[in-house]
Amino acid sequence: MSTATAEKVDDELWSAIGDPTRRRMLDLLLVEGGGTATTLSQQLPVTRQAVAKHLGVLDRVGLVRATPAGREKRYRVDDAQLARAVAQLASVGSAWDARLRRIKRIAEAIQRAQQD
Amino acid sequence: MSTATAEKVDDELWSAIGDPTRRRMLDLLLVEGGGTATTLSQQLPVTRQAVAKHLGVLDRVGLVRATPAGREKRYRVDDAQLARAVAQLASVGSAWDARLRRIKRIAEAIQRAQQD
DNA sequence: CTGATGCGCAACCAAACGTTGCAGGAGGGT
DNA sequence: ACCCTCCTGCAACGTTTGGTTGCGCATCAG
Repeated sequence: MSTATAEKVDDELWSAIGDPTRRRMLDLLLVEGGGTATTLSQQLPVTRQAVAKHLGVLDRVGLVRATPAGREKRYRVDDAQLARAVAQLASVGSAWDARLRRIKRIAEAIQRAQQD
Repeated sequence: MSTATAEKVDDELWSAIGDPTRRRMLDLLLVEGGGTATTLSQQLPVTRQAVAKHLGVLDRVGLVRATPAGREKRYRVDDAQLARAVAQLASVGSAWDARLRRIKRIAEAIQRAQQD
C-alpha cells in the first residue's frame, strides 16, 4: 500500500504545484489552451524571466511541454501528467480526511465510555 | 464565485502544506495524536530545530496548536483547520479536473467535425 | 536594412529551509 | 539541597529558490 505514512512518491510533483505562481500558470495555460513566457507574464504579477524559470521547472517534471514555433516557444499542459498531479492531491487529502474521521470516532467512543 | 481562475483565498495554507516535511509532520501528529519537536524530529530526517520552526509555521496558520506541559511543549492538529486545508486541495484538484474534461470534450468535438 | 518583439544567460537580492552551537528552565536521582 | 539529564529557545551561518535587472542574440515585419 501507499496510503500510509509514506508519500515519498512524487515530492517533485508536489513542490512543482506547491508554488502559487506555478499554480496560476497552469490555470492560465488550461484556460487559454497554451501560451508563452511573455503572454503568461503579462497576466501575472511577475516578470517574464521569472515565468520562464517556472516553465522550466514545470517542463522538467513533465507538467507542461514546449513546442518551438518560429521565434516564440509555445507551452501547453500535459493532460496526463496534470491528471496524475490531481490524483496526488486527492490522495493526500483523502488520507488526512480519513484520519480526521477516525479520530472523531475515537473521541466519540471515549465520550460514551466516560458516561458510564 | 471562486472556482474560476482565482484562488488567492488562502495562499498561506497552501504554502504551509506545500512543504514535504510539514506534510509528514502533520501525518505523524495525526497518527500519534500529538507530539513535541523532539519526538517528531526523531522520526524525520531533519534536526529538532528545523522541526521547531516548521511547528511555528503550522501554528501561525492555525493547523496545529501548542499546549505547554511541564518542560515539554506538546502539539496537536487542529481538526477544523486541517479539514479546511483538505477542502482547498480538493477545490483546486476538481477545478483542474473539470478543465481537463472540458478540453477533452472540445477535442472530441473537433474530431467529429473533421470527419464531415 | 532597420526596428520591434521574443528568447536566453548572468549577476544580484531576499526569503525560506536546514544546520551547528550555546544558554536556560523543569524533573528525577542520590 | 545538589547534580545530571532532557527539552526548549535563541543566534549565526550556509544553501536553495523565487524574483529582479541588464544585456546580447535570433526572428519576423516594415
